[in-house]
Amino acid sequence: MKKILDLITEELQNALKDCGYDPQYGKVGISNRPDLCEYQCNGAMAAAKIYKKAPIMIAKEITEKLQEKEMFEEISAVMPGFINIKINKVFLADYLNQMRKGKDFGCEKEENPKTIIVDYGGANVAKPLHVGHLRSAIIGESVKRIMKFFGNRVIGDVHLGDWGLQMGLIIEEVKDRKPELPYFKENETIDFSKEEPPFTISELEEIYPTASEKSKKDEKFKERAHQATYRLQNGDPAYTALWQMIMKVSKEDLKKNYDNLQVEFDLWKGESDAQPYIDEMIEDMVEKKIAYESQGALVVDVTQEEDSKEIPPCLIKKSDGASLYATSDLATIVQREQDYQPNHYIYLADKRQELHFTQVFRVARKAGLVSSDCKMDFLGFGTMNGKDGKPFKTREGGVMRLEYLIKEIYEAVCKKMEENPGIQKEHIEETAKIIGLAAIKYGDLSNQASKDYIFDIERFSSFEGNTGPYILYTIVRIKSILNKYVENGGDLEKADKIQPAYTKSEKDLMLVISKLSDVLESSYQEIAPHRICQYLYELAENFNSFYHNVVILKEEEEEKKYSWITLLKLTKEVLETCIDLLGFQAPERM
RNA sequence: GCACUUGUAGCUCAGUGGAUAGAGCAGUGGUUUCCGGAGCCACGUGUCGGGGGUUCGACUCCCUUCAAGUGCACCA
Repeated sequence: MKKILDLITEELQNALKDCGYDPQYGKVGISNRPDLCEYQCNGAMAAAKIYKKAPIMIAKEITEKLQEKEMFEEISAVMPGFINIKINKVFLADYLNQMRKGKDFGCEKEENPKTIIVDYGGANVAKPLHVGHLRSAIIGESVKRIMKFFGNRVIGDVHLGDWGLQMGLIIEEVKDRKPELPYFKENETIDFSKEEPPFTISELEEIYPTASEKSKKDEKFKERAHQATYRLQNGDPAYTALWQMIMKVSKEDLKKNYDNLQVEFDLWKGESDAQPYIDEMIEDMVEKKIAYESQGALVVDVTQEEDSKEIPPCLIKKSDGASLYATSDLATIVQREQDYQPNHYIYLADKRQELHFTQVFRVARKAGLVSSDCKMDFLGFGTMNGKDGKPFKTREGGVMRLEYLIKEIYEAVCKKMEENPGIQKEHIEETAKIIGLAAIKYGDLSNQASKDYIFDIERFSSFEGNTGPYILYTIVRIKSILNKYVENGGDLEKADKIQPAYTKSEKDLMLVISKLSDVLESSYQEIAPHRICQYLYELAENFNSFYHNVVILKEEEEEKKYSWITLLKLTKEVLETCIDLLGFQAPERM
């Protein structure tokens, strides 16, 4: 189904063609002067120069041509050469009725669906998730859903940090605490797969920071950790078995935490999975003479002619022979190419990592790891700051664990709900969780991803203004009206046709609904969830305004009542679709 | 030092080269015999960091300057 702006644009383009002008000047946009019109076309002013005519003359020619068109309620030329358009109510109602019948409201899907890898999450094994992981998870999840909505095959990968020195540190610390474990016995031949994990997640989370501290003071311990890492990375069976225990315990916990955030990954791969590909990849790069030795290390040049800044070479092997961050990311690309042949990679990470990804992408292309038409995007997001504008911390100044942050939001929501005397206590816990999640996600996603933003629990969890809870409130309110309609013997099936708008606020609401596919498409193309947030607020606001203008359930004229109920259903479905793309849902009551 | 990003109302943020730059919060006032008042309606606020330029037209593009933040090979 065509977008409404395209339908109007087509009419303008035909008129331009008929008058002998280039149709490219017919592009129609949403009006930025809603007091004057609903849509506008500014092409006459651009065309004036080419055709050496006053813009108003061209605009008048076009509008005269279109006076009789049923699509327009009003189309006029205004100085200096704007074309102002108001759309016909019948046409608009008809458009909405078509939207209702089409799948996903008639949004057109990708003609050639792509395979897209979304790399987000970025959790580290044996370390708890903290606030720094929040944005990657939230934005990544939304991006993944948006890409999927447009018909692509999307694979979300958490890409765990599971392979560095941290592993050696943990292993040695466990050894100090429990030397009797079979993993530390020489020449042990038992079957490790029957063993139970020798630690709980809370122990594990305490083991790593302890070991990390220890290694800073104790050189011997540090050396042992390096050796343990080396043994692990070279396939020692006992250490590998212990590493698998760490992975098992840690992954279970991470899954639980991501579940709470309603963030789901298709793949739980990690850096360790890329290791088998490294040697061959590097050999190949050396053979192709892309990689060369510099100061004892192996590097790849990534400078390009058109660069305004100098990009340092990408380091793929340290002088001691060990691999690095970039090596692991490149080998992961080799693996992904082998398994999925993606057309598009999207990485979500802190924007400070931009240089790293620029280097990785360039090496990947230069070495031919990916095909030349493969898209590679890095979506760098800004820092989450506290009210003081500085990076978010606990009251004590430490790094805030994600669990605690979610708990704080949850408590803030609970408090607000308890203040409301009409609340049903029995559902308060479950509902507060749903609202809290909406508050966090909407609060985050309504900002442009690339910018730093201020995380304000009070503001995000407020039920007033441009917030997640306000959006949910609107949906719940519609649900409540529809329920009451059914309770009073109304038939939802009979409400099946939207009539031309009876009131101004009704038409405004319909106009907002009609631009859904435009909004979703631009948020898809720009990879910009915040556009959906803006749209949600506009839609909710217009609905509430409409709601206050008419009394729906007491309406006696049947056709009108059915039309309004249908409009309610459509509004609700559009709102729900949008919040689903952001990664949260609405409760039944709140 | 070099480079990148950001700078819009008191605060938090939107703003595909178009008309009078918009929302929310905070403030003031109004609004409920009626479907959820956690709502709705109304009122005020701006050197779009500064200065140049391109353009019929610039918050938007280019240059310059100021301020803040970030990054610049053997961490991930």
